[in-house]
Amino acid sequence: MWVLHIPQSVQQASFRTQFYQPTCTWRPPVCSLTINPSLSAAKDNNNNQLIQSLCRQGKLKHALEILSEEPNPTQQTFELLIHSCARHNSLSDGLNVHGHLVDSGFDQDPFLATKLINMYSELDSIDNARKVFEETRKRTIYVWNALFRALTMVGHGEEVLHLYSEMNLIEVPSDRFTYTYLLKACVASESLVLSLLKGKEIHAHILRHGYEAYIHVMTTLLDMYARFGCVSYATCVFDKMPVRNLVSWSAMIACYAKNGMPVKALELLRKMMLEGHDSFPNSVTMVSVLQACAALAALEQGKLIHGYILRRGLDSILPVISSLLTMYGRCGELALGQQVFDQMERRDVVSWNSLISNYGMHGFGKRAIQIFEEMTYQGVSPSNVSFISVLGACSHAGLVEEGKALFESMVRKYRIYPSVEHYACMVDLLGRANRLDEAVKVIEDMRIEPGPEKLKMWDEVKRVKQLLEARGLQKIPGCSSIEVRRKIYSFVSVDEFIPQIEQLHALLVKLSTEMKEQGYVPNTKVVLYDLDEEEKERIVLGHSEKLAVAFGLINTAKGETIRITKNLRLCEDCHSVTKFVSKFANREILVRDVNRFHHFRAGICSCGDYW
DNA sequence: ATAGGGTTAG
Repeated sequence: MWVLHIPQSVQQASFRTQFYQPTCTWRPPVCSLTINPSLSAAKDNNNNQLIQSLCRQGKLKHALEILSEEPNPTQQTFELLIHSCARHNSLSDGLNVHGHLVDSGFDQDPFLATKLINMYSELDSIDNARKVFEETRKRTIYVWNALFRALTMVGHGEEVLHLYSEMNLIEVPSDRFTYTYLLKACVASESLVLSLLKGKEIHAHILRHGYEAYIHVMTTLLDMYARFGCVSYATCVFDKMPVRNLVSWSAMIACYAKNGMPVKALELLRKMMLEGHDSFPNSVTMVSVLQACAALAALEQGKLIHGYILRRGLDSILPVISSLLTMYGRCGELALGQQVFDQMERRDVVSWNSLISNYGMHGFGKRAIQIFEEMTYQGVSPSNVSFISVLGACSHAGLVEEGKALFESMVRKYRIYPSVEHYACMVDLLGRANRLDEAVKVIEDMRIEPGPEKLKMWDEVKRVKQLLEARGLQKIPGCSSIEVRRKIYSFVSVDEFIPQIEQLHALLVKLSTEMKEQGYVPNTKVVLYDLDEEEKERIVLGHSEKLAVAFGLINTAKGETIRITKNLRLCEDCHSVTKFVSKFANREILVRDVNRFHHFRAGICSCGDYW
């Protein structure tokens, strides 16, 4: 049982600073650099000081005017100018300053070359960043690292790994920053399997050179394994960390939350609060924790987290609120989600998307479209995810024409080009409505523009996993979960160690008999084994969802809503039995299947038997 | 000589 409470001792714990000492005394040799003495001798004159001061005041244009009259700008002047160009997001000014650098011979200064690479990276001009690197003759580790970072940020992981081997050939030693960029490069690399191998190789380099004592390096390593879905490797790294801080705890919690292990995520949060000393969960931690609650439909847990967020004053942070909104939605509490949304002081496109997807998931397609329109009316431009949410909503509600119109408006009105997911939504929408010809046409018309894939990492992991499962012809066992008094109980139909199993079976048999008297015929077509009808009926009656419903009936108070989550789609038999139970036992039953919500009340389901 | 890393929403 994992009830969350914050112990007094944790609340009052004082902040202590921990320093990390590497276990190995080996250090990369310092690369000595010499700058043209005539350049370094240049003294800050009045003009230089004026330029620097203008840069600090954000008056870039004025600074540039003076620069053009100054024959001897100093290193510090250039540093401030470069920084200023990046801050003003002005590539043309950046190129201009770069030109002055070349004129005055400062472009070969590795310090300024590093700054230039960072500037171009911030200005989204990777080609210029690369060019600076290529033209710099004295490449210190800072110069290498700057390019690695820039390339990683735009998803050119393979290029980083390639350059890394070049760097090793000419025997430039890596430092702790190099390793963090390399690990990120593996994640940003195109080939998943190959880069996992590469990541393990870099892990070995890290150990060999004694960098396992650096918390930044180890946290990045943990995160890399997490993003590859290698939870056990990530756990291993986490367990071996000599000291942990807020970020490493958060990274590990995120790992569990993102890899389908929400219970582990919540357990680790509890452990963090008890043993984490000065590591208080922050907004980033909360986002992952809320995802875990959402995955489990653990409403009571989620409410406790909500309380914690309020107490810690994290309730103005947009990512926190958006995940809170989603958590309520995925726990079946549409109204609470709406309330959270209504109370937000500012909203961004993600907050709107969360609300749209909440309504969509519950089958309120029209409402979802309304919210979408309200969003655009209020001047918030929809993102590609807005369309995934609203098209999904149309699909769940069977709103074919509306969906087609929205899909069409995507490119025409908003210049957003549909991705695989958008096409999948359309195929789903048309397919469900039995308009197969049109669905086929959508597939034929597909023209996918390759976009930056870094962002889609988790989807990719999921896809690969599904692929592997399909290859191994493994059927995913149906699993249903229910939260009773802040404890999560999970049911798998083949599990023999289910609590109160006899009681549950007895109740189900009784319900089934009762239903048969009222004309119910068990629907056994999901059983794909050659068995006699009676045996098939027995199997269907043992479906995990029915077990969870029965468990809920026995263990919750009369009139209390029963909330269930299921990892697969609902089967038709479970659907009709749950409808019956909602009427017979006079209970509201909320079931979230892999796609959407079913809200059973008085013998009727919110999906209108269309799912 | 100087400089720069890690965890986050739909």
